[in-house]
Amino acid sequence: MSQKKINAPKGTRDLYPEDLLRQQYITNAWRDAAIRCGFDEIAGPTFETTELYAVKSGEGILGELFQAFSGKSPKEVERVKETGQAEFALRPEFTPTLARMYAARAKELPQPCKWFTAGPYFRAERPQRGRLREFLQWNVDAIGMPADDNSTENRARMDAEVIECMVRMFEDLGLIADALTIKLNDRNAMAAFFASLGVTGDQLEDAFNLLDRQAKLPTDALRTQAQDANLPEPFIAFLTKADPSTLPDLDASDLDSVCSVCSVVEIDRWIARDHTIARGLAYYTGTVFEAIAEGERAVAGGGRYDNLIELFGGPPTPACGFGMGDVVLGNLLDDKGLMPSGAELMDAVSRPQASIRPVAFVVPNGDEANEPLVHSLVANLRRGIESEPWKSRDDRKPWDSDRYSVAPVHARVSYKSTRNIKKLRSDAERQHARYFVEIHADNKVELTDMDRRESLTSDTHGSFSVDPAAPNYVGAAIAARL
RNA sequence: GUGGCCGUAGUUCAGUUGGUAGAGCACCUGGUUGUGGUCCAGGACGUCGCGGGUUCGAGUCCCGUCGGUCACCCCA
Repeated sequence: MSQKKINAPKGTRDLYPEDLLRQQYITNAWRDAAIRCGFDEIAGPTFETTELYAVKSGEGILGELFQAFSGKSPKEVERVKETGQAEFALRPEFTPTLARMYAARAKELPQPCKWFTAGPYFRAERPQRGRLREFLQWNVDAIGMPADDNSTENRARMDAEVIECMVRMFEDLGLIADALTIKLNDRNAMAAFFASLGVTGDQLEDAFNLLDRQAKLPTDALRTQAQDANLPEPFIAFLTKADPSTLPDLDASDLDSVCSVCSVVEIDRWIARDHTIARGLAYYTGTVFEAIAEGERAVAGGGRYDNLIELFGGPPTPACGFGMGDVVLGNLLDDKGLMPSGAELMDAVSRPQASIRPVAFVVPNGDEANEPLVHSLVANLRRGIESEPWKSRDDRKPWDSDRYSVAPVHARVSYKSTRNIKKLRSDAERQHARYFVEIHADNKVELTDMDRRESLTSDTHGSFSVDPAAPNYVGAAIAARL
């Protein structure tokens, strides 16, 4: 008797040993970058009540949910038959779960709360290149503000932090700024601009929707759809103009702030403003961004969603974050020859992960002027220093074991507004940091071993340097002690 | 939901105006060789996705169906 052959469900993947290693190569990079940037890993259920997704999503999203129910009671089965709605749904995205989890403990959580998660998600779509029905997604979010102060500076800082995390991950995988661009826009500024063109509040969603598809739709189709939505003529004129990427009369001060923080942590080469980036989602409020690679669809996307925590029953809390899928990223690595195989893949996946425990906790001592140094030093610690032999080799690969002369480490900063060094030290203590790094006014660095409670610096002004090129670079000193 | 392309050995594929099937790799056996590398000889392996139709005859043409893939729609 021959048995009927049963295929794997459409849009799923069977991962044989090497396939799984390839996937782990990606998820390791995700975890590693997020940990180094000071995000804590969380996890939620892979299915939720269907209601959770109905809170903020329209019918469009509900149509592509994989639904689930226990089938235990005939009553329940009957209700599913009648309404077509099951009690549960396999999660299509993480954000509602995140908002739910944050709202449940909002009062006791630190500000800001930096979380990441990586796991499977499900969408009942027709599979195509870069899109499956089951896939992994990395979500990185920063919820709340330093000192609970929702200022432009703080918003820009947190926006830049999540973007920096994404860039550190790309760098780790050997991607470079030429291969990938992170396009930035500000929905507030766009909304204000649209209003000046006569777009009313309830037309805003349609306007963003059309902006999002501006590059894909032909001009006449754009015009027709805009007219159908009763959008004003000045808006249509803007929308159908050849290149809306360059437009005047836009309040770009928020984006300016984000860009200036990005340049401090040296990721400015990766970012570019693009006024056609809107993101499909209605819940974004300010900064939105998308990582786009030549020849592939968007690799990642995210933005600021300042109203969402409230919507899920938490206190009003600003937040921003992004999601990235493993399928498109894998395609991209394959395209660029950046996916190892065989022994190299095994070695790469076997390499130890970044320390969950913060290795370096960097604070300024006194002078306000050296605060930017804190952020550039932290960025350098998180990035590591690539070795000269590796850099000079033509056939170098990102996974080579001799890539770094100073390995990237888990580095944190304090989000407290205080300049009191004792309070900053106790913040480091509370976060269980291993080394306490003080930057003094003369750019010298003092280093303290928190476990042994002893200074590693003889000179009171610090024996170490913030300069990665210096022989007494503090990052090298820390790496040597690990 | 709509459309294009594809479905032949374990795998990647070839198969010419329709005449009942091949190659590389992998696998098994033996040999050569001072590596686990190279080479040689031999071997096993297919209801040509499935069902129907046209034909003396279908892997090849037609219809249907299932599966895969790419694109559109949509994009959380």
